[in-house]
Amino acid sequence: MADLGGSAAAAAGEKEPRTERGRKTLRRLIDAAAAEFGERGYHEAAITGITRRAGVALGTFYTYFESKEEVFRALVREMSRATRVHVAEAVKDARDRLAAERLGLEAFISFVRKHPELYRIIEEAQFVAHDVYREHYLTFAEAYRRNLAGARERNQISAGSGDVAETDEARAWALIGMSVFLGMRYGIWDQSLSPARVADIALQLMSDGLRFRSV
Amino acid sequence: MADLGGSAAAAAGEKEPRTERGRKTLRRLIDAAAAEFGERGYHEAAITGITRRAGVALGTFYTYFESKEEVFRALVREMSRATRVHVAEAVKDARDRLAAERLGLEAFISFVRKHPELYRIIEEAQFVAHDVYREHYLTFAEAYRRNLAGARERNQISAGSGDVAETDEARAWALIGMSVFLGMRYGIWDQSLSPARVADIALQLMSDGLRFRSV
Amino acid sequence: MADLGGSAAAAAGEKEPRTERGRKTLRRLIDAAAAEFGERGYHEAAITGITRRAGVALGTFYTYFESKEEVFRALVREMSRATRVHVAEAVKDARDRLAAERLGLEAFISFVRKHPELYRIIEEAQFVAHDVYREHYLTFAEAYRRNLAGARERNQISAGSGDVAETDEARAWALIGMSVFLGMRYGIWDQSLSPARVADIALQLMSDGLRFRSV
Amino acid sequence: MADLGGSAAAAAGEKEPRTERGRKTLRRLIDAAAAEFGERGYHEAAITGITRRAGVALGTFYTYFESKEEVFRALVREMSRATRVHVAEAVKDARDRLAAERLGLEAFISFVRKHPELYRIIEEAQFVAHDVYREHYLTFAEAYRRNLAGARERNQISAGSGDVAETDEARAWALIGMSVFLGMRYGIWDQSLSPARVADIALQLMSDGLRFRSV
DNA sequence: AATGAATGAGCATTCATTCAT
DNA sequence: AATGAATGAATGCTCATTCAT
Repeated sequence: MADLGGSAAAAAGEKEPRTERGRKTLRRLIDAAAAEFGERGYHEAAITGITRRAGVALGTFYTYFESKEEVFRALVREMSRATRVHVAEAVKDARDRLAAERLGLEAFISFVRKHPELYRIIEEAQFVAHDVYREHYLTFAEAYRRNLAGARERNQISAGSGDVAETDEARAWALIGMSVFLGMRYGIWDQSLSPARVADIALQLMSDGLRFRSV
Repeated sequence: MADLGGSAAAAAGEKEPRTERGRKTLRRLIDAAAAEFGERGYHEAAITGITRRAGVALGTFYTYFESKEEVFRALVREMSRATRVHVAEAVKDARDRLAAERLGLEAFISFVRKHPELYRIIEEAQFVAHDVYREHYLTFAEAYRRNLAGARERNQISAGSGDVAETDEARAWALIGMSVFLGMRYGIWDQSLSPARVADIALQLMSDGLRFRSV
Repeated sequence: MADLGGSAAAAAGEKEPRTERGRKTLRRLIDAAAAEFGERGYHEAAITGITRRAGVALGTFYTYFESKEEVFRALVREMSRATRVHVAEAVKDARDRLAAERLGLEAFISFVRKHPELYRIIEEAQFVAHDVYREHYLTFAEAYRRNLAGARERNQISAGSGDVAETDEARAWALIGMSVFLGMRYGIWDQSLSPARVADIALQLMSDGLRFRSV
Repeated sequence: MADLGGSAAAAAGEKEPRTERGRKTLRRLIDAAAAEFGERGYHEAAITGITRRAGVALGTFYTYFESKEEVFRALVREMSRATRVHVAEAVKDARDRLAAERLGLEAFISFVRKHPELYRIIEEAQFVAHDVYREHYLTFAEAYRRNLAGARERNQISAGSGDVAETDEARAWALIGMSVFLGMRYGIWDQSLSPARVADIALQLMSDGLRFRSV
């Protein structure tokens, strides 16, 4: 996970190491935890599994984390951030909202394909650390909503009917759901379609809908 | 859960009771399991919790099920079927595909709102009985895909670009994702918008997309 | 400990067994716990030590007790009661208070000599289950105080000076302290003097004091 | 605890520091240990708790002590000595034995009231460092016995019946027991009576006993 | 002298499952 | 069919102690 990008670290929870050696050990523990949770899931994962992967003694784990749940939460937060950073990066030069959607979705699917453990860990948080899970999607949705509102105000996209704030928010959740399920289906379960092709289909759906364009 | 509709019971796995008394006990165990898993999640749920709710002795559980996982799988299957039946019922008189989308989504959100445990149990299956989870969504997606293909063939909806089979399927997953996330956000986490309002916003999105209609 | 006298059992805390087999197992666990705690002390004692002595599997312990501390508390209560019963028994035919003191002390020292584990367990409760320890001595002191008050009212003993209620109570605690320390010194640490001899010396002290009788 | 009086430190066990800085650190560790053990008891106490209170790093503890048990033993010895010194001080000008008893008991109860942690630490030694505990009371009892023997030889107090050596010793233990329990009851558990009042009641009991004086 | 990261033995507790009645 | 006592593998966590810096 060291390669998820970003300055990472800190996240929250873990006791800050004061020496260089400590920082290295912490990093190894986090990476090991990502592997262990990713492969075995939260309940099957064992602290000894983490420390074995990290090449440290069992007790060392508790030098940095209070509990199994705490690493898990720290990990989810780090992964949530990594995902956001990665997608934001991919989108930052997009000329307009629809282009951004296209780029973001393709980046997301590629990312998930490269880091399936990340997907699994975040989704399992729903049952292990619900507050962190919620926070993850609320953060994502809020950013999404802001983007949609901005685009709407700049007349890049339609306003829909009814209260625009409601519309913006519900659209954000709908589009996130689309991405998440496409990520699961075409990023993890089966990789028969390229991320680009999936993004094309989705883009067409989200820009024009199912209806025939009246030309 | 006895009111999820359908012929219930059967599902699969459990040993068929031969007496009326046995059938009643089985029914109580299944209902108790739905409550226990719904409230506490798979791992926190205890067999003794199920038998206590059902008002039977611990050993009785094993007269009807092989294991904790078995009840869980049976339950997920039953709930999957109940959801499908419920949505199908709501949609069956729709005049066209878009009308069906509208009705289906509203029905789904209402259903989830009334049975949040159902939602949680199915989602948790992802980590407990992955094959059943997969089966659930594959079944759903396949039905969805067929509906879209039919509508496309009847020229009710656009064909998109590229391979139509690919398009149909990816669209099905995208639309399911939309529904699931709207269900989570507006059905379970917060009920500030009515299912009808959510369905309206989504319908507009999936029929017309974000782009301005050129007329 | 089955021979501590009294109908015992119940005490408190443990889950009542519903079958005869269960009652036997519970009894064996309690006896095993008394031996384990008595020999090794609370912290060195292990649940596996208890179940090994009882000849049952580890899990069986938790069929009857919630935790290590819970057995310990149950044990302390049982032993407290056993001590009280034993002393009360020895004293019940005493002709007056001083005779009762003599008989009670001798019985106490003999009892402690026969059941040193009991002594150790109750005293350790001070650091493991302080409320139970306190309850033990408060109960003992209250009974003692009542006896002294009765004897005083019947003019068997002097009233001392100042508030009689205060005097009765403080005397009760002083006399208990005497017994406990004599029990430790001559019952457990060293058995060079007979309980009767110790009781004689103490009786003389508590009846006449250190001062010369003015005859 | 720095104010327990006496030349302090030395006690035994700890490595003698050679610098002024070292002496200060040792003193802080001992005071911190007294607080930690007094508040949390031996088993709950943590070395990190001691070093945190002392404001030094964990490893520093082991510069001065071999182990947790060693500090504890050193502490018990220091406290035992402090108690003896304090009581001896209070008693040194007493005109006779009974006056000394009165002064000693009042001083003891006041001392315990001011230093409850001292009381708890010494009593817990019974289960952690039994030899030190034993040594504490043996020392106390021997001093007490000597005092009683001297008073008896000077005809200040009665000789009782039977072997005088046995009588002296058993009386010493009985009187210590009285003091300890009065200290616990009126010094620590509840402070409703003044030490002077408790000492008065006890003095009357130990000088005249429960019986009516025949005047 | 002081630091703090690393170690790992040790143990309480959980709970699904079995099975004799 | 129903009961509930018995089982024991599995694992998270604590913390005194060591030691390289």
